[in-house]
Amino acid sequence: MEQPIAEVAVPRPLERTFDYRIPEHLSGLLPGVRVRVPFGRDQVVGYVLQRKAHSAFGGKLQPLIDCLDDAPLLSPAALALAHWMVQYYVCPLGLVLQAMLPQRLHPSRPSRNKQVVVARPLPQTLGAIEQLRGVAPQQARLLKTLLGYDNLTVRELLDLTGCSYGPLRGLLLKGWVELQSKPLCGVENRFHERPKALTLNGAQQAAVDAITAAIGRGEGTFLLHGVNGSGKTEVYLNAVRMALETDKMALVLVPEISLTPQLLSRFRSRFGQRLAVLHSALTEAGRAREWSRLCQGEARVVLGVRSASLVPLERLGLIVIDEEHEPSYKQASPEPRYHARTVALQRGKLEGAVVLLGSATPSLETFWRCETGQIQRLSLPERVVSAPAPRVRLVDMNAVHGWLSPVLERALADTLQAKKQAMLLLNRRGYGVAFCKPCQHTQRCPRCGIVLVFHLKQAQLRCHYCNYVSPHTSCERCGAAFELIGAGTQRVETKLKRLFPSTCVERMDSDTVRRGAHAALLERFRSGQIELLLGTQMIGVGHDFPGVGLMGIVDADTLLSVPDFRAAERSFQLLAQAAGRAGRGEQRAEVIVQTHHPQHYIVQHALRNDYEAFAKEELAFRKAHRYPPYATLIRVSLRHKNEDSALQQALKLQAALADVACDVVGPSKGLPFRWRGRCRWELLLKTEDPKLVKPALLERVKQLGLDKSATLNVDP
DNA sequence: AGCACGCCGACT
DNA sequence: GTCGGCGTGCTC
Repeated sequence: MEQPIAEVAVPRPLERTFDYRIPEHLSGLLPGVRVRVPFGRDQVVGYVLQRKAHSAFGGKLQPLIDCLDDAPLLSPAALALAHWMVQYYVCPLGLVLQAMLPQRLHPSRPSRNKQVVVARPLPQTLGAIEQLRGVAPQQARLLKTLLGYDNLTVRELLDLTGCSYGPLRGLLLKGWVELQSKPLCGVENRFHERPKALTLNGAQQAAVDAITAAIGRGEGTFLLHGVNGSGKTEVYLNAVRMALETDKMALVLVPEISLTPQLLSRFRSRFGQRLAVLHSALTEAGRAREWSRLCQGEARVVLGVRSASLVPLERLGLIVIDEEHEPSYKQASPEPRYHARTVALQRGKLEGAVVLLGSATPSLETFWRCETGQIQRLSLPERVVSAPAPRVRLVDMNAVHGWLSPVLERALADTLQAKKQAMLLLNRRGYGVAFCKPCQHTQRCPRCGIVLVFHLKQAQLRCHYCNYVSPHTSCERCGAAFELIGAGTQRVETKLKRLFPSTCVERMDSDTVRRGAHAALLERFRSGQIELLLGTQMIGVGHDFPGVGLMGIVDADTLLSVPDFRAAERSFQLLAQAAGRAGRGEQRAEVIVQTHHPQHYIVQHALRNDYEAFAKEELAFRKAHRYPPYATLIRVSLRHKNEDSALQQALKLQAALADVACDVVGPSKGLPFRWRGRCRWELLLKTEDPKLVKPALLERVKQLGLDKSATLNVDP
């Protein structure tokens, strides 16, 4: 064997790669395959980077154990992307490769038969819905939902409608629906919404034409700027089709699949078996099945969440990022930390793929790229569904006692009376904040210094940052009974249920929603079962709920006061999306924003829906303070069991960075300050020359022996 | 990251 | 006399 040695990256936070002897029976081993190798005392799955004739390693080489793949999973392009990520995000190659590839492959699981619910022929069913409306509303809703989808399992149907089995049994007994046993090869047949024929309007067609031309050239980056309901999805579908027609693959990223069942079903009905779906709720076997469909060339389109941005694909022609401004595209932990939008833009360059970003309220990074000519903007000005723009009202809370203004209360009553739905956005969970009137003391988390929030159900004070629970049930300083001030979702819920006793009020925040239940709750709201939905930003202000007559922002100030340089951007996005929501038919929707700062530029720009004015003003701020997109931020956390040691390490590193061309801000206490028994001190580096600063930083960290305690976080 | 080796305090 | 703390160093 001419090159009997394989260089392997292992999935450990290590810079170095390791050489292994290739045993005789694996002499055909190719770079890009996964191999099982001995590593220390255990075995790990590593990734073959290249073959070589000699190793620089002094010791005795171990042989690799076996090979997991017949063909390489990592193309040269995928390896190039991985190497770029290693440099850009300053993280180990093995961890990047681990994130790009599945942990398993070869599912070859026989498709099992599953019970699916089937509605009787359409005309009869439509009649039945009419018949049932009023007498059995739950049964009517079940039937209505069934009409929208193909191949729903019983579980899925009940989840979607929020019904129990009772109403379904009623329908079965009446013979309106029946259960059939069908082979469901997992995900690919599910949520198969019936296709509707659609023609493109002028702006949509112009966008598709521009993208098509770019796909032909093999380069181009676009922003599809259009409000909700302006038909972005139809442009995506057509752009993907054009990519397929030129024999290329397409990658479509969404913030969270479970929250966009309509988008998923439209892609399914358009691309059928050519679509692979990758999201975080998939089992390892399900993921392997989608992967093998991709490897075998059956699937040509990938619809997925953040992690799908890393999937290696041959002949990638188009990457779509829907709602590109969404923070869920950023992976904070575990390593590799990355931003799917940044990765996608780089992939576009490396692989000759067109990148299409879609949003109603683009991120400032994207807006800036448009301004500087790196991205071409395609606007979709009109709503496809014609509905009047909502009426927006601002309530100055300085003149109001309590958290609920008479204006909002009145509007809620009127909306519910008119049998329309209402949404309330409130960004604070829990009940309220513990304030002691006698000694003017507000209880704070001893670890994080953050104000503690009272939770009614457990009757305890909790830190929303680190989950610390306070042992105190009265003022920790003077022992007096504290007063609960401010409004959290629990308090607002209590009050609303008292004000509107006959209304179905639901609260949606991370305290009430267990993982994966978002979609079901939102579907119940969409179907009208819930009349008043109260929640934190997870209620998905951007989604289209046509039955909503009133959208209330209970406290715009809590959005603005978040200590993060992106807080203003996030606030604008939430307010603008709320103000941009459509009504139904001729009905005008209403938006009410309560704030103590009605003249704040974010509030003013959002309510006028003046994205450009907001973006320009905010960019000036970012430039003045050296924030992205003008500078790169690198946050360095130093963790140590001993608080003072962590601080000393931070100071030592700061001193060592004195000659590096960057601003070093801090050290400051990290949040949460204590995590797994370790304290965190942080440095914030601001630089216009990240290519120079990153290697220098890494070198100093190693020099000072801080590898174990330091974590680097490159933004974005 | 794991996991070993290795050198100093409280216990059968 | 041992058990066990976590500080340094290695994994081809």
